[in-house]
Amino acid sequence: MPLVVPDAWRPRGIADLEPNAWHVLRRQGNTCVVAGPGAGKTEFLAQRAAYLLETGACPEPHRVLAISFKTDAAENLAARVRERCERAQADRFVSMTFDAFTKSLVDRFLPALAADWRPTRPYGIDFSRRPQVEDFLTRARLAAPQPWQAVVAGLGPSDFESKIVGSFRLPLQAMAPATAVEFVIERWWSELLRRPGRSLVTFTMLNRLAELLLRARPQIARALHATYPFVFVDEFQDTTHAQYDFLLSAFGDPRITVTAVGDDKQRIMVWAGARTDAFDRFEAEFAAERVPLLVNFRSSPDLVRIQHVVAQALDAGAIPTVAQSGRRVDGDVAQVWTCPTAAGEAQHLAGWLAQDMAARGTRPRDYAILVRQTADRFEEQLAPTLAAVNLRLRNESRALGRTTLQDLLVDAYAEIAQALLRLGVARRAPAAWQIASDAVLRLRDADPDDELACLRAEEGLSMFLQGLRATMAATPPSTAAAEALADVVLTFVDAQALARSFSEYATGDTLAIALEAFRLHLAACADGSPDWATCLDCFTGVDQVPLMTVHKSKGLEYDTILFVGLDDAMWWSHSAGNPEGIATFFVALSRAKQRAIFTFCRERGQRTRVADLYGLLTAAGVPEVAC
DNA sequence: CTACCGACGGTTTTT
DNA sequence: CCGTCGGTAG
Repeated sequence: MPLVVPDAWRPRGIADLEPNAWHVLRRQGNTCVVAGPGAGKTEFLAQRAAYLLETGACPEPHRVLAISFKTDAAENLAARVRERCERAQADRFVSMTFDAFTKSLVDRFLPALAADWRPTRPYGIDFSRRPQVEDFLTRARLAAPQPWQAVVAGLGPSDFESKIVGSFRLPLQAMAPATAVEFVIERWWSELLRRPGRSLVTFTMLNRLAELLLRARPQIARALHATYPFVFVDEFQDTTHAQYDFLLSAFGDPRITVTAVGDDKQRIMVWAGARTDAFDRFEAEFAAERVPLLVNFRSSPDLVRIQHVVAQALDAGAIPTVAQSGRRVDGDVAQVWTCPTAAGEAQHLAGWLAQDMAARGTRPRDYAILVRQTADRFEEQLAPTLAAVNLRLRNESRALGRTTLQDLLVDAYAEIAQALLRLGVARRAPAAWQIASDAVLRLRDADPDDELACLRAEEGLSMFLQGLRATMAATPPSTAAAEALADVVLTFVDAQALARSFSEYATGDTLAIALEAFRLHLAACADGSPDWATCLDCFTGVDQVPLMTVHKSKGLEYDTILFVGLDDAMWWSHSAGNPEGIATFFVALSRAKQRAIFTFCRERGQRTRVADLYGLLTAAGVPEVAC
């Protein structure tokens, strides 16, 4: 495809961009893009990628690198670029998570690390859990020289890894601790790197090692610069200490253009290690221009006005955004429901949902029930009441053994097993067949060029499905039948083949966790399903009202959100004016396209700690309704 | 075995 | 802020 002249370039697949988006799209220098809720962040980044690739601003063979926090965000952005660009251009767009990117650098250049910092090959990956960190800190305190013990005792286990280890810049050679904190950091590294057998590393450590690598070996940094002259960083407000330092060492170079996109008003991960000054530092250290996007494509004008009242509580200088989406509901766009009891609240909610769906022709997935925490407890309360009006609740955060429902749904084994069961009820299911046959080829180590081996593997699959169809047709769903079916599928797939063919199952108990969760969830769905097709729909969550924590809802949008439990009990950690609490409230409110409802009931708690949040709703003119 | 007291967790991502 | 868990006294 010939290059497009920059001035003649037009957006792909959409009509136009707002003026500020045009400005950043063409900009050469580093930029912080303040993209509030509904600003069309993914679309904007995809358009900028298209512009850079198609006009030759990022000429072949150079690439555009996009860094996200979550796997699904990285995948969504890559998919959008593929929709917007031709194959040859889209192939030069690399979209990865922070952790995948830093890990790949460490894996490729591991021998270039100084011996003191070099993990063994292979190394194990550790997801440092609280009890382990506590044990470590106790050991470190006992081992510390007497004058340092008090300082070590003052280190908290919750943010030790992200804040203390994460912000410590490793020296090029072995370190000689000069302070109590350095003593503990040195001990953390040496304990994990020099374990008997093989090293254990966390993702914070991988970020730190990648940063050290670039500082110690300037030729690796140069190679990175030559490959990626343009870098995007998504959800910049959530950047951790270790990630920020990595960005600075990797791309803090005048020849690289970094576009950081995010919104401080949605900074809700500070308690998990996000640094509070990421945007300010970026602006200063990367000499970046700050540009806000001013259009909200998600929410109706009335909701945008209410959002702005909350936005101003977080940032007095917040710039109002312009709603692009029209209003499609009558009556109040936001309400506070006050109910005497939790049972009454659940009944009112169920009745209201059923009535609203009937009146507006909306589907269960147009709504989301959001909670601050403990979604499992709300599920117990709400699920039976919703069932009474024929609505099924989907607790996306539900605990399934040692994992959660939403993690199970992106698990490789769960995807394969689901596809097999789908093929057990429906003969024509092309998507499921594709997943199943790809998996079988991979599991049976069939070389794609070896036609005979492929044929044999697919024959094995067909034989298995024949038997599976007979079994599923003969046995109606029940907990016991579901468990038996899970066993049949696992036997066919073969746990050992899974551990061999899928690197994520090679170490630890990831596979055991996934197998257990699959079994639990399938059994729960089978219970009460009239047939297996319904059971599988339940498994994936078709036509169920989603229930999740605000944190899980980040990045998603719904016609109507129902925020249940705006009270002191659910907001125990909040106090008037606490920015992270207001930001959490802002994230919940801004998921709504058309309507936002907040519920309070005295039975659950008071409303003194959260008085400031009610104050904002009142100031925005949101009425209270008794139920 | 039970009843009571106090400590503690809760919101999460990452190959 | 409140439910759960572990420890201990009775």
